[in-house]
Amino acid sequence: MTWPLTPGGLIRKPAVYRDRNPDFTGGEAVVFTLEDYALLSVGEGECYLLPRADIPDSASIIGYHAKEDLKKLPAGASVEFDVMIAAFLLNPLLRQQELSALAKQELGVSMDEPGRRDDMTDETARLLTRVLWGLYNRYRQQLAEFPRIYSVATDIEWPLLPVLARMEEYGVKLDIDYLAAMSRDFAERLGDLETQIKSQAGEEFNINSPQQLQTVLFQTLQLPTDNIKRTQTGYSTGAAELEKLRDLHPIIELIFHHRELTKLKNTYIDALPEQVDSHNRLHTTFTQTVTQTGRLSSLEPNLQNIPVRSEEGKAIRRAFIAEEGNLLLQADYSQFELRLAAALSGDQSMIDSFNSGVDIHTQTAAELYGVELGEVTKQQRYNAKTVNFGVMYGMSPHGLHVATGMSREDAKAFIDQYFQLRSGLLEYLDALKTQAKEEGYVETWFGRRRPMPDIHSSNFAVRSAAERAAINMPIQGTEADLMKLAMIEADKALEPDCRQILQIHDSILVECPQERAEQATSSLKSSMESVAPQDLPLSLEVETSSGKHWGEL
DNA sequence: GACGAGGGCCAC
DNA sequence: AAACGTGGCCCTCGTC
Ligand SMILES: Nc1nc2c(ncn2[C@H]2C[C@H](O)[C@@H](COP(=O)(O)OP(=O)(O)OP(=O)(O)O)O2)c(=O)[nH]1
Ligand SMILES: [Mn+2]
Ligand SMILES: [Mn+2]
Repeated sequence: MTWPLTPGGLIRKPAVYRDRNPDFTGGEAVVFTLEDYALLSVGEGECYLLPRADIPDSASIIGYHAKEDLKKLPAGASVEFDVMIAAFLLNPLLRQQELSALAKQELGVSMDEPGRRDDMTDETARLLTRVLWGLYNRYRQQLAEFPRIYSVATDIEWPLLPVLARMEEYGVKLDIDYLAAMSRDFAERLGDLETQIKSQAGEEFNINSPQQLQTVLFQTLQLPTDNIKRTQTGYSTGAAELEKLRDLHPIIELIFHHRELTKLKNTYIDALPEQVDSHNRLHTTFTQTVTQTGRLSSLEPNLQNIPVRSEEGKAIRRAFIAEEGNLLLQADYSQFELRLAAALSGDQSMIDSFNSGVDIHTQTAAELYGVELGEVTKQQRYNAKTVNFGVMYGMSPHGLHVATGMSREDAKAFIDQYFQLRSGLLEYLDALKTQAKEEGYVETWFGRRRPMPDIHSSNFAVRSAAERAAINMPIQGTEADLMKLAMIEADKALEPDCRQILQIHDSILVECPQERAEQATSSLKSSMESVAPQDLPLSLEVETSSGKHWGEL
């Protein structure tokens, strides 16, 4: 039996060997790991089923979802080619990235039970061998037509795989006793809030149900609905709408507080301890094939959205601790996307600001709140961040009004002035829209692409959203590329027993022995600053901090 | 009990 | 008339 796996020809039925090992001491090979053994295929004509440990650590994997293979194979293995990531880089719009879906689409081969990694019959082994070699050959050819995308794969994504695999395995330690105490405290305060809210409402209802809350606010309490945004189900009870009612009824303040506490308790305080291992460590999964810009995402649990901006929320970060004798280090790029926007656009005003040491977030905050630069609070700088990025990426005067509370007129004037002051930035963003329209895609500094089909939509709202996405991607995506390179560098540079444990888009969290903290901080910072392309008109700056727990960083 | 949609909100 | 972008997770509610 032969199956047509490549357009060019047919591939022989591979032989399956179970009781002997191949003459393989390292190099490239198709690998597919199972629970306690692995499929190894050095050439397309044959494959071996052997104990995982028999795969040499100098193996360079050609596989699907190779990060999982790396976790199961001897340390030292690397990745030659990952067909899942290749497929994603070639087409990030792909909804289905399962091996079976790729096999169907690219090779016309149907794999019955997608994702099943147990029960390896000879037939399954042959199928996997054919499909993996087939996809490898297909995607290698396709990537060869787009050398810049190929280089993103070989220089960024594949070297990152072993780094991510180790980060996920190592995990981060959680102080579950601290969170348990916090949970009791929150439960008590929530009880009080519920009592007060229901007494204000004069009736029993579920505060967590936007539908019921809406009835209480706009029917029972007769609060005015002018200016309140409609949803499919009626009136919105989102924060922006409640804000308009804040002065009209004391229940609003209570609802805000209740929302904040339930959010923190349900999403973090109670949920995280349920997910620790026997050493009280949390292990996230970092995805490389989800975001349309090239950022990582983190899931189960998401450790990239741990609260920090509110004091109440930041207390949760104190639960992320270093092991006895260790310290946590954090390094975060300063004003990262603003710097990248300046560099990519060549806007002279922004470049001058950075080269003279201005902190644009702080500057915007001082302007927004009418205070001196030295008097800007953390909270004010956070708000300024939202304003700076919001305006850069297309926020409307109305949106700025909602975000800041300034009048629509002031908001419009602010936006006009923002771009008047930064005309080079405006031209660059405009050129990105043109590029998206003419080429159908936009790309990062390193050549990572995002197709933009909606840029041609006849629907104004859809088209406008695509334009805003198009101006964001090259900047956010370049941030993502640089961060990944920094992680690869840091992995090489960090001292023994110093481990990266989390990546949070433009920052890296490291756990290391106390006595190596200073050295490691310096290595981490240089790694991150070193990835800047050579001829940048400004430098990348990195802020570092260290402590026994995340809350003090 | 699982699933998806909707509303909402945490982070960068 | 409406207009920051990128994510993931929570709850409710209806359905299967
Ligand atoms: N579009 C958009 N991007 C954001 C927003 N918040 C953060 N980002 C992006 C741009 C930032 O440069 C990047 C990293 O976030 P940070 O919180 O570290 O902010 P940034 O580096 O700008 O300032 P920093 O000097 O670190 O305080 O994430 C936002 O509200 N909208
Ligand atoms: Mn930053
Ligand atoms: Mn950051």
